Amino acid sequence: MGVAERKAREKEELRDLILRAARKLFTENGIEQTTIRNIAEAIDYSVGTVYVYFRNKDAILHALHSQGFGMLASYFSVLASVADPMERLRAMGRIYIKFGLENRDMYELMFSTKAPMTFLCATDQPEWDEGKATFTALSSTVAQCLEAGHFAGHSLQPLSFMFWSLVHGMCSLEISQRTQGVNLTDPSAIVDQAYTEFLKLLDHF
Amino acid sequence: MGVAERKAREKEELRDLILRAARKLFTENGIEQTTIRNIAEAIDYSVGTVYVYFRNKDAILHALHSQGFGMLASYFSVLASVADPMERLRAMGRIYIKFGLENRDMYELMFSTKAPMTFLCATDQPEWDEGKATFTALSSTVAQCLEAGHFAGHSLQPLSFMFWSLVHGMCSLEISQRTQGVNLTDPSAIVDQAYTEFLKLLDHF
DNA sequence: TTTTATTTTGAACGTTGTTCATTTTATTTG
DNA sequence: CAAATAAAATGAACAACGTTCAAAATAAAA
Repeated sequence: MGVAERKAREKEELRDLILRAARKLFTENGIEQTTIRNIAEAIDYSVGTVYVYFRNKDAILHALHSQGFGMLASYFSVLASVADPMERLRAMGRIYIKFGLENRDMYELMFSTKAPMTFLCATDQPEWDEGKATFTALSSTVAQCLEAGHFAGHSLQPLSFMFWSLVHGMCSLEISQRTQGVNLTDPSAIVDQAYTEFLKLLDHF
Repeated sequence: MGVAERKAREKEELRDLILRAARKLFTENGIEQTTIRNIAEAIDYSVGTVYVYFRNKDAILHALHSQGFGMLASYFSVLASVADPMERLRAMGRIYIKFGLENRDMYELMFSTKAPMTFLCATDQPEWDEGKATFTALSSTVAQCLEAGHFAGHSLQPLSFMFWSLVHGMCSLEISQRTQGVNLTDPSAIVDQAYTEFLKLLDHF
């Protein structure tokens, strides 16, 4: 009976091997170099083997996208030490932006690329667990801000989504290269400046 | 001497024909159905002919992206009648969102897809005229708000970019299907609700 | 009419994601 | 241990993609 367990473990190991190769290709050369053939070649297996362990490319991209949320969580881990909810909210945005700009391809995969969502829809599982958890983390911080008397008269979910949209918009525009060629005084600093500007607005609440 | 002129006109006409077919395929079936072969087939020309009039696919997508900015400008045209800069700023955001959600594929092409920017870089023309014009339109409205005494102590460019990021973030998250599966009370209304929430924040400035 | 210039063609190339009959390897059974 | 069975790995093949380019078709000029 130890055989079935070993088989299962070996299956899991090869799955991980594929994923590690995919991740390496992905982080080093971007998504366009992350092809099934490149992955297979990197681990000395055939193309067909990859399809034994993953239904299709979307499944691989979804797995990578999940790893990305693990990375984001570790970025967020320092927030535990920030007691004041407003301060934590501010720090959360900074860290989110930092993560996005330090892991551009990964960020794109997590929040822009359609593949991970397509994969979820294809598996009839309309629950985006990783996104849900992250949004909940933001939302609970905002809830604490509301409880502390900030943002009087505002609703939790729309307010939280507004914060998310703001930092996501900055990352997205920067990553998709929309900040260049718009005649900004300092294109490379605009995201930081704009977020600082937003924090100034927040001082009134 | 009329020959050269007619030739030039015919060349322009075929170019437009290609572009119209591309646009039709694009708006009706999305970007994935807009292939060179589909375009060529739609106008009863061969694949090679398309490449006589456009360097590559990025060039076609860039031309479509430019048309998108024309559409956005016509959405914005009603803003001319709004005298108060703050009110115009608010309306601008609403219209921007409306445009984005009513023309999702086009919006993606204009503000997310890399192709149009790649095309610009390839032609050694680092000026994104369409984006520049649109950002300037926003920026000048924000400038008028500043002159009217709003947003005291804030800087023009970062503040403008912050507004842009906010509405872009909402459109982007919605279009890339990140608002579904996050356990929102009303996913379909979250963008409107969040923007309304933002307008409430603006009331203090 | 012949020569030259322009425009159009579509087969061909290299990639891509994906499939699946076949082979190889491992396990179980007699 | 050998034969039968199950599982895993293979890689050729398919369709579709963007792209190229020598050749053919057409138009203009001589």
